[in-house]
Amino acid sequence: MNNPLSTSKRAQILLTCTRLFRKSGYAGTSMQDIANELGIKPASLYNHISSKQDILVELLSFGANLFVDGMKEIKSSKVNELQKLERLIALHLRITVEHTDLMALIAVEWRHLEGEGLREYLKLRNSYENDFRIILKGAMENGLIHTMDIEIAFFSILTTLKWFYSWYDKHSQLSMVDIEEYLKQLLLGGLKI
Amino acid sequence: MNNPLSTSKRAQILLTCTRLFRKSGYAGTSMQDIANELGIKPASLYNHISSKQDILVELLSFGANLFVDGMKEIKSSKVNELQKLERLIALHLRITVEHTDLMALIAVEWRHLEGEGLREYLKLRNSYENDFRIILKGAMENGLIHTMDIEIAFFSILTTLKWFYSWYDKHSQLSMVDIEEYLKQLLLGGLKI
DNA sequence: AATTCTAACTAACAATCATTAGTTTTGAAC
DNA sequence: GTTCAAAACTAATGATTGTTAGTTAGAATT
Repeated sequence: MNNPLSTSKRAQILLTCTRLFRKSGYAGTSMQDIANELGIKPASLYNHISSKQDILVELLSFGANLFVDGMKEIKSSKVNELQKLERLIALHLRITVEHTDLMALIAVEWRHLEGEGLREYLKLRNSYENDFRIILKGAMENGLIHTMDIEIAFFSILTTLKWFYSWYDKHSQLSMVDIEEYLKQLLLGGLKI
Repeated sequence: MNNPLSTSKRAQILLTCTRLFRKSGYAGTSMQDIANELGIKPASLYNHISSKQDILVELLSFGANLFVDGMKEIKSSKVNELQKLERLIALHLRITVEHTDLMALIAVEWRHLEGEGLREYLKLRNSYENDFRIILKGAMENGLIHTMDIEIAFFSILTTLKWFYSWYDKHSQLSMVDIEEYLKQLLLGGLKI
């Protein structure tokens, strides 16, 4: 196991940071906090990571790629745009369930990225959002959903999906199948022809 | 003008902090940053405010009361629940337009509140959200909108409204009347009978 | 048993953090 | 022109920030 990206202790640090960054924010979490949580001294962290910023880059890059990879699969699937929208909702739901804390970083903490890390992240995010927009637009143009201002519809759908993790936390006892059905009804029900 | 809450310089500080807290977050904004923006030394800030936390309390208390006051008026209005929902959307839109940066603090930075300030804020927020929920529930029970899971519908509507400021920033050239119509169609269109 | 490697440690760094005390400047009222 | 208060300043506080250097303990490999 000589892959530096999957060393157990490193993964443990990343997981801890996901939780702490969610709870107190990136700027509100110190290396001391992180070390305390792991039962080691702050300096020891640097045997596994190169900087605090590096942790944020790593986490958000991982998160962004979850969405980009999911989008790639949905884009190439041979179904109509309405069905693609349903699959996008399912994708967000799945990632939210599997990586709840990480979604908080995607929603809020990404803006603490700096320099190249920020640029890389925004590239992935823009790519994903543009693909999303194109699918939504296609659904309108093909008469699958009602025509309306594309930007405001896109904003509303994506915002609900992006912040869904905060709702999911308190209602995770519901079955995923039910939640998925609710979300589809709520986000697409009013749009569908 | 001897009201300490509306001294010009104090108001200037609060306004600057709203902008800075939005941009870099509460923890990511230093007293140095605030002082720089105002062209004074950090220590001079303490002639006008008692602490950094005090600024956050002040801003969020002001913001929360905008919503609580608006809700009080809507609650007592003699219209049906669907119309009350429409007025709530208009309320959020109005506050967003008039206090765009402040909405970012309401969406994200409130969690940096501590102790009594946090408790006070949550009291106001819970009061507002419960009233909102009751109106939404009433609209369902009176057959004005489709019956569905109340918590997920409430979450989706409020989340879209709460984060609307980030959309508004980039699309503020549209007329408020148009935006209001879009929002109502989007948030209630799918729910209306 | 000797060597190598990992991952912890201590100690220290300069920088910045929010805040206080004490002092000087400013500007308006008298 | 003097008085007085508001609001700026300087200087310093102790704490905490992220990070580096150098060292040591323990486990794995030779």
